[in-house]
Amino acid sequence: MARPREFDTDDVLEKAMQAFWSGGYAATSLADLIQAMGISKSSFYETFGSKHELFLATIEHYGETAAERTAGLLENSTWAKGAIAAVFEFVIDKATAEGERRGCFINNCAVESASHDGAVASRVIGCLDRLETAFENAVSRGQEAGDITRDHDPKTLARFLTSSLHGVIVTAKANPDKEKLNDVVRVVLAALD
Amino acid sequence: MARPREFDTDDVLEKAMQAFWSGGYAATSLADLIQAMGISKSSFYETFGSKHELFLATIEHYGETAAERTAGLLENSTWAKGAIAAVFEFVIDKATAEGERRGCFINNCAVESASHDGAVASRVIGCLDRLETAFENAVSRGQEAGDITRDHDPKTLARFLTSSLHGVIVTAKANPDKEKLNDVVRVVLAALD
DNA sequence: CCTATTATGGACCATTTGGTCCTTAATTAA
DNA sequence: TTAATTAAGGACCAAATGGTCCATAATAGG
Repeated sequence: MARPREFDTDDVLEKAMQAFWSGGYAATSLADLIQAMGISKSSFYETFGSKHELFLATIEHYGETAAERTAGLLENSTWAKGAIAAVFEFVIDKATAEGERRGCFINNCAVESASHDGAVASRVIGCLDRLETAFENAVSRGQEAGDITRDHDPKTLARFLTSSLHGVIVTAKANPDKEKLNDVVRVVLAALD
Repeated sequence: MARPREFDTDDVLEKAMQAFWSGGYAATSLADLIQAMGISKSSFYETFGSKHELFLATIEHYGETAAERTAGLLENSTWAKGAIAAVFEFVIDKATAEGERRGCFINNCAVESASHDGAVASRVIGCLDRLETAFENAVSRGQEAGDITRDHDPKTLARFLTSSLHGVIVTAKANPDKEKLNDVVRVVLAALD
């Protein structure tokens, strides 16, 4: 019935997210975005409306892909406590790897925008609640397996773990010192014993 | 010998820091800055050189004032463990108060700029190391008092506490839910027992 | 094949960006 | 009082900002 799009929406959304992830919202210009996405300005506005709407869409995209992947990892593991440890190890590995250290997209969004942009905040909260739920699920299974302390209930420990993950990510952004990060994670995981 | 300045450098530096604290580096324009600082553009460039140099100066200013104040609180306390708890309580109170929730200036700088701006990173690290040292000092005293576990050495626990503080701050930025934050801090402090 | 519909490229726009520069004002040592 | 020196106001600038618009290209249904 009409000319079809020459690009895949999810595909360019992923590229836009990568651009925001690297540069943050304010510092990523429209020129940066359309170059990263590989589409023209008119296609951009036609498809996404505005820079801000695109930003919101990338956060939702993150929730449907990366956040869901991590949550799945925690929920489908056979050894819950090992899966929790693996998530922290993964974060340390990425944070101390060569090249760009971009931290976590959601973490960046929370710090840069959540407090003065309600639309961002609600989407960020959505992603974080999903992660918290996955942690809670894993903690429950760990407690049943006798692996994880019953000194705190699963929700409390899940909140602690989500917060600790933020802590590790910010610590790594300031200073990607593996020794420091390992120290932190050692205490975090010991708190589960 | 010449016309004296009509403003106090530290005074306008403090105001500039507040502006960056509220808006972040990229999103705070020169117009925003000179308005907040109450000086003219020429005085601005004469005194601070550029937006970027001013930014670095505000981080150093933070280190000499706010960071030093918190460190002193930890180091001059009679009850080390209580002082540690008080720092976390203070952060939660500020994060859940009415009005602007700006988080921690150093935390914001770390997330927005540290990974792609070495000059920012080194100054941020300086502030964080100061805090870590203060925590380490407090932990040592707590261990001597029999208040704090000896399962981990003071440096390890200090790193854990510094990271946990980051975690609480980011968690609060995304969602200033006091219940959640209290859960997190309860586990953090329990890890010291 | 043609027409209705949608995608694309790129010209265009007002505003804002960080930054320079020159003139004028204020101050103090001589 | 004057000369030297520095502060401040604000005009000015090129470049970049987010965003609009229109002419053209491509496609599918009739």
